[in-house]
Amino acid sequence: VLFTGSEERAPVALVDCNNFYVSCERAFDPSLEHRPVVVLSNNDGCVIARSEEAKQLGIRMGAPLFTCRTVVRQHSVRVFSSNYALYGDMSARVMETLGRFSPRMEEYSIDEAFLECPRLSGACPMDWARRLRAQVARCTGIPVSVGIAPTKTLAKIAARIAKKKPGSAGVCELAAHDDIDTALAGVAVDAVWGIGRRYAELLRRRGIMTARDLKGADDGWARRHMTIQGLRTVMELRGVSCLGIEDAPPAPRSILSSRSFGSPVGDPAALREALADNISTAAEKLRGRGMLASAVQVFISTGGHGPGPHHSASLTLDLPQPISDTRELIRRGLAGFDRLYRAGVCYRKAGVLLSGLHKERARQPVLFGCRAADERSGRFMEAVDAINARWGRGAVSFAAPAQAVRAWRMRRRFMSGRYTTCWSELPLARA
DNA sequence: TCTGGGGTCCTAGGACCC
DNA sequence: TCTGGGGTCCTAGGACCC
Repeated sequence: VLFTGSEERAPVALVDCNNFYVSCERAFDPSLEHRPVVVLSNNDGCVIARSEEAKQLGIRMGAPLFTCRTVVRQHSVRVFSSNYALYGDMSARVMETLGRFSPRMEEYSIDEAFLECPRLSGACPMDWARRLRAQVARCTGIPVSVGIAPTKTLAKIAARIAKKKPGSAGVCELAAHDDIDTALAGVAVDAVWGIGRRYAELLRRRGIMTARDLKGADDGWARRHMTIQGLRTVMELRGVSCLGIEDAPPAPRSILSSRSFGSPVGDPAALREALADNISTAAEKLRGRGMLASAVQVFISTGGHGPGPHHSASLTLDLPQPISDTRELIRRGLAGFDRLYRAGVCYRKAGVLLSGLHKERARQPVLFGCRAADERSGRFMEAVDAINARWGRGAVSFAAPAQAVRAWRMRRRFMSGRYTTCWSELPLARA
């Protein structure tokens, strides 16, 4: 099915937080205003958020920190490690505020949401967007851009225009009766939602350079070369809605936990620890969703950079019955690791993927299984989760001493406080 | 010296079934 | 000489998103 829905569809709004991670840091540290600020990926590896001032300095998205050392020093760029406790909580506050503005909303990512524009008597969507924008700023301190259009793909473009075009004051509407083509002609094809690097290359070779060109692309060609999703993108650009607002997100199909190491690790005991730590995290997430996994995939990798032999390997283990017990998942996962590990190789990353997920309530008992043992396991993990919820992550942990400082632990040299979720790190107000 | 993490969807091709 | 047709399920790989 290419598209669904009625003729008279309400316009869609995309609300996008500006430079979200940087804005979170700024909300608690006004000295960061009007200065270049960047936030780094885990392990302080790459730049993943930049203030406008940092963009002006030519710092690229995804640039490894070591490649920007000079500009950082010369312009006193403020650098932060990523602080997901803070960003996650700030995101929840933004979403809660947005929820008051529409009965239908999809939390699309940590810093974006699609909202159905409510039908307002006598008020235009632009006024609604301005009020929403002011309210989010007042309640959270986070600046947002709002794009309004007949389809999600066009709303993404409108939000981009709202953010970039001088004088738009953070809001932009591409209404059905407007001259949308002129706006689309100013948007490079690789800026369209759903068009990544590979497709952009393919399209440019065919002379399709802008969103407007893509809108006029041949349907059959798009279907053949960019799958059904590519065709949907083309239709959405034409104002035909193919993507609805998913206000009840489907249950996840897999849960992944993986981390690069602070420094390379060759010692199998340390690798097992790191893997056990990832499995713990994934299993906790699994139980938090009330789900069970029926397969566990473990992987280790050296990455493609640096000297020494490179090695990447993964192994999927099917479980005899769906489980969520951390101990059993670790036991299975480590048995898999032992088959993957090569002596003398320095690894940079390890992780686990839980798949074949089912709701716990839908579990089918094993014919010759032991119900009492399953119940004991369930109560045991409940107790562990309760203790960790109360006393902090890692209060109880498996197979890895929680306090030890180890080579595989993440580097986070520029961490700000957990201002909103940790009593001892609340910001101080001075008289 | 130093390069993130967590997801989704789609397709092709092979195994297997009747 | 001549060797079917229709389907499901699974996996790997490739594309995309933030």
